[in-house]
Amino acid sequence: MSNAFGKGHKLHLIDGSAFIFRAYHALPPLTRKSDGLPIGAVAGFCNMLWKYVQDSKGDMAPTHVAVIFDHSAKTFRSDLYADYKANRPPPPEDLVPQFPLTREATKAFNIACIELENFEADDIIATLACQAREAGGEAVIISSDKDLMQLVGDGVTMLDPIKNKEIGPEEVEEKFGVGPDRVVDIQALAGDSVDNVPGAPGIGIKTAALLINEYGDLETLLARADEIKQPKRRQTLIDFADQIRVSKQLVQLDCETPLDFTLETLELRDPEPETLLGFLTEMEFRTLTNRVAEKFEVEAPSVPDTPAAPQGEAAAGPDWPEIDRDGYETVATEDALDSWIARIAEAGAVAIDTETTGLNEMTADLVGISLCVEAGSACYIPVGHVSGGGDLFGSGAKSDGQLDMDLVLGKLKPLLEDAAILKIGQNIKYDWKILARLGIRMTPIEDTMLLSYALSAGDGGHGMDALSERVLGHTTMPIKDLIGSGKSQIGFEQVEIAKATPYAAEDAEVTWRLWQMLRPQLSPNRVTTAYETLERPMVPVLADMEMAGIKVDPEHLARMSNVFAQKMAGLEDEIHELAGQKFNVGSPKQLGEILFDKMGLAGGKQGKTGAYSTSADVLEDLAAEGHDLPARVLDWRGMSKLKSTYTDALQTHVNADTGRVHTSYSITGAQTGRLASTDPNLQNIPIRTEEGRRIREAFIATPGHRLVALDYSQIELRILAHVADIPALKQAFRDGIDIHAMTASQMFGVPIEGMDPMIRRQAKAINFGVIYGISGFGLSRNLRIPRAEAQAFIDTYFERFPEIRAYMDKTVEDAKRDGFVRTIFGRRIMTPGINTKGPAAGGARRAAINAPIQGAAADIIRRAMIRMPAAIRDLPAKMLLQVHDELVFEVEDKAVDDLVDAARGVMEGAAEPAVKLSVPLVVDAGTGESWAAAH
DNA sequence: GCTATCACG
DNA sequence: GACGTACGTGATAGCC
Repeated sequence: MSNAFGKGHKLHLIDGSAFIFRAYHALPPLTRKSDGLPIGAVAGFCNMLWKYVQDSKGDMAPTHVAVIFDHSAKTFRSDLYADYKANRPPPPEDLVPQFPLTREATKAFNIACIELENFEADDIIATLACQAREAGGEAVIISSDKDLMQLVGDGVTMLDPIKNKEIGPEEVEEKFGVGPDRVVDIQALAGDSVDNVPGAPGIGIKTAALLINEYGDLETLLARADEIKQPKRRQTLIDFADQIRVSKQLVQLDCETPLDFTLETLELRDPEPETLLGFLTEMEFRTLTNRVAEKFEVEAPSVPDTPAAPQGEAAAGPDWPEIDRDGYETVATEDALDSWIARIAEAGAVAIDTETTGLNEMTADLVGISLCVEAGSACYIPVGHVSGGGDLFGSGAKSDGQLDMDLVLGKLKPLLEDAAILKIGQNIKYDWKILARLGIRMTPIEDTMLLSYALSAGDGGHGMDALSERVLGHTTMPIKDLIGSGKSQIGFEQVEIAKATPYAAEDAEVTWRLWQMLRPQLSPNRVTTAYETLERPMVPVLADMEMAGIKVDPEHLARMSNVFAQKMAGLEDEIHELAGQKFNVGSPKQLGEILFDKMGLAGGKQGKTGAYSTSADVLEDLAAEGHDLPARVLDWRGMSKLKSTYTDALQTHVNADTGRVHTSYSITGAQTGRLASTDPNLQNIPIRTEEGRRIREAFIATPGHRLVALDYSQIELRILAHVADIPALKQAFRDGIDIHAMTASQMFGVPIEGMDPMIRRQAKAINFGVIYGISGFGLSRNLRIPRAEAQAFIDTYFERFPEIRAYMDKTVEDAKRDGFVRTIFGRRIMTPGINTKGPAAGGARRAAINAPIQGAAADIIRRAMIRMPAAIRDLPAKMLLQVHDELVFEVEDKAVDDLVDAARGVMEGAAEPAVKLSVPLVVDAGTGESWAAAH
C-alpha cells in the first residue's frame, strides 16, 4: 500500500444490506434460466454496483471503498434489549440463498466486502467513518438509512443512492429537527417501531425535537423532567427514563467495532475483467455481461442457454485434512459449549446430528448432540448417557462428565431457531422431530440426503454410509462397533461417552463435508429448484404430520384378528384334509411340493431357487381348473395377510402416549419422488376387497372430529395427456368425460353411451398399462386374454393416440443421451440401466417412461402438501396422511366444509404457477368418522 | 439375510 | 429370432 490513509483521501462506505433489500424489492422475482435459482436481488445488486463504479469516476471519485453487510440477526444489542429488532420478519424465502451471492458479487467487483459477527453493518460503518475522520480524510456513507444520520458531521457525509442527493447537516436537521450530534437523543425518545426500539410512549420525532431543543440534550432533559409543563409528558419522561436510556444505547452506533484491517486495505481497485465477467456469466446476466465487456473492450463471454452439466459426484474435494476420529472434542463445560455456539454464530452454518436411545423418533430420547463447523473440527455434547455396565439393572444413573440437558437445549435453542444460521443434517427430519419434541423447531435447514436425492435419485442410496463412501471416499465407523447387534444390542445411552464422541462427531463432520461437496452441484446440474421447492420444504411438513399421527381403535383390530384366526383355522383343516396330510400352509415350499409333487398338478418350476411358484397367479389358474385346494389356500392367504400385516401388527404400532399411530415417511424412499411410508406402512392399508376395507374402519377421528380424504382423480393419465400432448385425451379431460369409456370408444368405434362394461374394463387396463410401458404379454396376462389379441389392442391404441408413441420414444432417447429423465417440475431421475444390453434393458426403458409421469404426480402432491399448512392455518384441522394421490385430514365437525374447500383449492391448483397444465386437475372428497367412511 | 408373497397407488 | 415381460413401494413369514 502506497501511503497511509489521511488528508485528501475519500472513503466510500456502501450499506450493502440496504442495497440488497432495495434490489430485491425493485425487481420482479427473476430466476436463473438454467436452474431456476432466485437471482433477482443479485441482478439488481450488480446493476447498482456497476452503476456506482461508473458514476464514481470524476469529481465524486473515492480513493477507498468498501461494502458493509450485516452478518447475522444476533448482535450485542440483543443482550441489551431482548426484543431488539424482534418485530422484524425473516427475510423472504427466495432472498435467503441470494445473500452469499451478493458477497461474491462484491468481491467480483474487486471491492472490499466487510461483515463482522455480532455487529450490525451500521456499527462497522460508524467505526470506519470515525477512523477516516480522525485520520484527516473524508468519509461518504452511501445509504439513506436514518439510523446512520447521527454520523454526519465534519468529514462525514451521506449520499442517498436513489435520489443521488447528498445528506449533510442541513438535511439531517430537516428530518430530525436537531443537528446530527443530537440525533440519537431524538431516536431514544421517539423510538422505532421497525427495529422495536421502545423509546418513550406517546413521543414522536416532533415532540422529541421540541424537548431536546429546549433542554439541550437528553440527560439534561431527563434530569429536569419535573420542570416540564405538560403533566402527561412529564410523567412519561419520569416513568420511562430507564427505557429511554436503554433506547439510546440501542440507537447509538458503536465507533469501537474491533476490525482486523486498516483503512489502507480498502484502497480503490479497478475490477478485473476476467473475474467480474466470470461471475456475471455464471449468474447468466446477459445484458450486464455485455455492458461490462463493452466497457472493458473485451469480447463478451457467451451465456449458454443450458450450461454443460457435470455428471456424477465431484471429482476431488477441497484441500481437507483426513478425518481424525480421535481429534474430536467432548463438550462437558458451559464455557466449552459457549465457545462452540460462538463459532457457529460466526460461521453462519453448522452440521448437526443427534444421538438417541432408539430409531423411532416418537419414542426415542435424546442422548447427545454433535456439531461441526468446518472440516477437522467437530464436537459431541453428551446429555443423556447413563452408567450402564454389565449388570442387568445397571445403575441407570446419568454418568459423569455431562452438562444438564435443559441447559444445553436452552443455550442451543436460539441458535437452532436463528434464521441466519443454517442447520445441516443428514436425514434431518429425524433430528428435527427429536428436537421438536423438546420444544425446538429448527430453521432454516439443509439436508445432505435430500441434496443427493435431488442430484441423483435412482442411482445409488442416499444414506450417510453410502454417501460418505461415494462422495468422500471415506468409510464411516459402523454403529455396530458401539452398540452391537442382534440380541445383545444396547441403546446409545449406554455407550461410554469416550467411545460415543468419535462416532457421533464423525457423523456431524461427514455431514458437513457432504454438504460442502453436494450443495455446489445443484446449480450446474440444474436441480436447485427441485431441491428448494420439492425436497427441502417437505421436512417440517412431514415431521408435523408424523407427529400428529392418526387415531386407531385397537379393539376393532383385535376383534378382526380373532375372526380371521377362526376362519383361518377352519380353512387350514379343510386344506389338510384335501391334501391328505398336515403341512404348513404358510410355507410356499411345502405347498409347492403338495400341489405339484404329491397331487401331480401341472405347473413348472421357477428359476433361480428351483422352487415351485405358488403365487396367486398360479393358484388362481389351478382354482379355475376346478381344484379346491388352491382355492382354499388363496382364501387362507388373504386372511393371513390381513391378520399378520394389518390387524395384528397395527395394534403394536399404537403409541402409548398418544393413542395414535405415527408412521414415518421417507422422502428419498422411491426413485420417482413418491414418498414411502414405514413403521408402519400406512400407504398400503387394504381397500380393494370388502374384508380388507374393514381394516380402514379402525382408523378413526377423535370425538367431535371427522376424517376427510381428498384424492386426485386420474392424475397420472392427466399428466400423460399433458406431457405427451394428446389432443383427444386432453379434450376428454376438459369435457369431464369418462376417460376409459372415451378410450374404448376411440379404439373400438363404439358409442360411449350404453357401453359394454367389459369393453371399458379393457380400455382401462390399457390406459394404466401405457403409463407403465405396456407390452402385449403383460396386458394379456392382466386381462387374461390371448397374447395376440392384447397386442392388437395395443397396436390400435397407438394408432389412435400416436402422440403417446412419440412421447415414449423421445423419453427413452433423452434417457439414453442424458442418463436421466426429468419431470415437468424439474425433478431429475437417473436412468442407470438404460444403455445396457440384455434383459434388464426393457425394465430400464419402462422405468424411464414411467418416471416423468409418476414423478410429476408426486411433485404435484408435494407442492400441495407444502402449501397446505398456510392454507388451513386458521382451521381446526390437521393433515395426517399422504397416500400418493390422496391426503387425509382430521378436522373438527364444524369446519369440514371449510377444510374441503381450502384443501381442494390447494390441491387442484398445486401445479401452478410453475406449470400451467393443459388439463384440469380434479380432486374428489369424502368425509366420515373413519377412513373407510371417508372414501 | 434372502426369497416369495401380497397389500397399496 | 430370442429374451423377458407393467411402474413404484413395505411388511411378513419361511428358510438357510
